[in-house]
Amino acid sequence: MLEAAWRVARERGIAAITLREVASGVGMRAPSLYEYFESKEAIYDAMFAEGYEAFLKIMPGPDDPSEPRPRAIAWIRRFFAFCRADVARYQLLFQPAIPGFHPSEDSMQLAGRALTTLDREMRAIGLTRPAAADLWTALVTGMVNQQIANDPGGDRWERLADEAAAMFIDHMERMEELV
Amino acid sequence: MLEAAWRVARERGIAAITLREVASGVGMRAPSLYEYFESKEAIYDAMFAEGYEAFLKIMPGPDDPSEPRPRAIAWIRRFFAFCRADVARYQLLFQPAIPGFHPSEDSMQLAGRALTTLDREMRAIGLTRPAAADLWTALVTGMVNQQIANDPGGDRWERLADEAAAMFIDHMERMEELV
DNA sequence: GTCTATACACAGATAGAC
DNA sequence: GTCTATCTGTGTATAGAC
Repeated sequence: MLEAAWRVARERGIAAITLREVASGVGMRAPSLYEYFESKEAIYDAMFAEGYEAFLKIMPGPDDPSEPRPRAIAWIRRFFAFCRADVARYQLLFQPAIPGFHPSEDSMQLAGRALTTLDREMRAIGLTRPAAADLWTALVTGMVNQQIANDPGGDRWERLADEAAAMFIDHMERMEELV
Repeated sequence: MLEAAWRVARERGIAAITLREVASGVGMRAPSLYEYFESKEAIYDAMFAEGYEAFLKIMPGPDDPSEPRPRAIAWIRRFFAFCRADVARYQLLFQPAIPGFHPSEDSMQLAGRALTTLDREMRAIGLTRPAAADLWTALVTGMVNQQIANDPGGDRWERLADEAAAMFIDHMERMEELV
């Protein structure tokens, strides 16, 4: 059911999902979907939650390098891979792609967990300023954004990912020394 | 005419413009708009061109500081101001906010001029690697993006703008020395 | 549970009178 | 040039038969 919705999203774009098409993807008619979801919004919400669950799984963990620089590089590479593996999912999670869509409380909580995990991660690599996480998210999403928007089939920004991560770590470590 | 379209865009969101509402904004009915524009797409296109013309005007120039660091800081501040002054315009120019909208050749040329100007600017402050402009656009749009999406009324990212610009310049200058 | 039929609301665009 | 009336299409959602 959600599987069919993702298929449509990937083919037509996340904002172009229609109930008719999702239903036809599972051999049904549109009204039958209301047995499983209260509304179209509820479908988006379930997809949003599913997306964040997948996202939480690819956050840095014990298997990653422990030194800040290689750890950040490993992480930005995986983030690129995650976003590019499913652009529709990327748009749903990280872009205001669906006018008027607001995730439910439950889903927002899931998204919040990603942020607290990120904060903990920053402290784990020795970055104590709150600015660290904010600057990092801006840099990383900016890189992926440019890549997907302006060079969807290439690697114009992806090949700069390591450099971006290194720039960030070098800068933040220098700032820490001043504290 | 375009003025009315911008008004609607600011009120309802750039993607939610309707011909009826634009028309009513100038005391007309929807069909009359076709005397001035071939289609709704043509209206978006004209707005897009107008937006980029305004954008070109705020790019760095002779009145800005000439030293790389303060010059980059002045520029990122002005970019924030430009985007936040009109979020609808920001979305039209820098975000894939309107599904299926593709600017005309003429408008794309205007957008291209912004990029060549940026390249020249990078060389003017001593950055010769092509990566410089790409990393800069990613960083700057990422910052604005996070600000508008996650803290529209605050300054959580805007207050980090100077630091981001400094981080970028410091990093790029160090890279130049290695060439 | 799934269907057909349909309500309802919008949108962009066109025809043709004035 | 501007209008009214309308076409055509698309979408979400509901009623009620099976």
